[in-house]
Amino acid sequence: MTDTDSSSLPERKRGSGVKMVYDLLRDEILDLKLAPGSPIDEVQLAERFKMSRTPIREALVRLAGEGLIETLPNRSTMVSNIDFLNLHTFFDALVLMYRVTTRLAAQAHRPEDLAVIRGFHEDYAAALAARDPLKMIATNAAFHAAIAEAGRNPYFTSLFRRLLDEGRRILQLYYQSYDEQFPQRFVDEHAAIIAAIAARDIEEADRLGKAHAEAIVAQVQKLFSRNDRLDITL
Amino acid sequence: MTDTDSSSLPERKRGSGVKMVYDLLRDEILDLKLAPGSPIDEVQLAERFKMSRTPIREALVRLAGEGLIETLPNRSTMVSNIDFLNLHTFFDALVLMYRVTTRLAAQAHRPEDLAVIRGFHEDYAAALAARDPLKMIATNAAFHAAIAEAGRNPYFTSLFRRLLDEGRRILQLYYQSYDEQFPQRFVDEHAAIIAAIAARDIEEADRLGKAHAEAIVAQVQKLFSRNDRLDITL
DNA sequence: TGTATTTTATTTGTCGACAAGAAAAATACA
DNA sequence: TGTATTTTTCTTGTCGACAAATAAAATACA
Repeated sequence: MTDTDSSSLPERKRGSGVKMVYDLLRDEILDLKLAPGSPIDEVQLAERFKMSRTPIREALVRLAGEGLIETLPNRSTMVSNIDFLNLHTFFDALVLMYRVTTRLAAQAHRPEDLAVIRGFHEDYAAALAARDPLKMIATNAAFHAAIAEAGRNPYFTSLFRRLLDEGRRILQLYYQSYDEQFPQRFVDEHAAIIAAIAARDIEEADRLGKAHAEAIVAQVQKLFSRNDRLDITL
Repeated sequence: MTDTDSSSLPERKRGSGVKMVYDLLRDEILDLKLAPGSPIDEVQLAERFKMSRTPIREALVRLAGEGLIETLPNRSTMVSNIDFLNLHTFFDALVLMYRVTTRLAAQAHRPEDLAVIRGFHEDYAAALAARDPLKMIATNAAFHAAIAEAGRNPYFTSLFRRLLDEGRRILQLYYQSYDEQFPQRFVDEHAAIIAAIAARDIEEADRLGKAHAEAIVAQVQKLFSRNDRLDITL
């Protein structure tokens, strides 16, 4: 019923296959539908998407370029593991990018950027109200990515996007383990950040971005220290 | 005599082709042997490297992932242009990464890292003495990449490497245009940075990294403002 | 002569097949 | 029974060929 109906649409536009496979695999990895360490089989994917291995491989090369999968030469390829031993490097980079992007947004944003940012802000609040963790994680990332875009520095935005992606995986674990609700507090902090950006108050934006990032990091670290004590393997 | 001798080694190890093409094209792009905007022809490359288009394409996908080439769907693919209108975003990111990586190196380096860093430091000094611009550019980048490695934050090192790559292209233009010598001053600054890292003086390392970066940026900006006045198209 | 339309040519995207490399299984040998 | 060696299986890396999409050339038409 889903895709066994071979009569309907075996036709796909010419260069769209790779993007489709790339986007879907990326989402499945970031939503932990594909667990870290899971093997990735090219022929299996080729059958699933009803296409040859060539475009599959191209999508995999891209994912490998972003560090989402790892390839052992001549052997297997699998979803990248989360490096819990070096989480601090992730947090360091995340906090700095929160600061830099918020700061730049306050400096370089244009009026139309604020509308986009406010849109994701509301999406996040709605996801929180609906207690939909998966959506909260995604809209939170989209909110901060939009702020980064308003800062208009592609080098920072691309690194920040990568960090937010990795963060999505980590937050998934958070919710899978405890089912706590994302604090309402974060919504208020988001609102304050928007206000600072709109007022073009660079130092205040920096300060709020830093505080917000550190609050999130502290919460996640608290979780993982608990996990350490309970000796849960992830 | 070079590679027209088809009897000698038509055999290549199994996964080595892609890496070879990738590395070579990357160097040719960063050394401006392939000018920005140059078209890249898959079949031509396939003939040149005596392999099928498949591994060539994989190398191109990787290069595209790093922004070194750009692909127009169903049409052509070409070497990425340098975005002179937004150079300031490049400089912003470069200065920040200089600071962060130097700071982290002072904090997290191990004794063996210093040996590597000092090695590139001497290579750079030697290239300066030999007045070999291409080597100076490459060893300078290697020197700072080694410092970043000593900081042990893969998120920062990967962004910094990308920035140093882009910087190689820009500095090439610098030398192609003016043939000035890279200031001796930079060697001394490198030595001071090494000393601060070795002493684990984080704030001093940060300060020196920032000053060093801003000196380089100022020099390049001076060049380009001159070019603007002379109305030279690049 | 200038514009619109068809035809050709070139380059990319995709396919199915084959061979190399490594792991797993099977066999030989002590 | 335990270890070393061979065989098999499975997955990846590479190839040559074909088809789609676009650009360039050629032709038709006013």
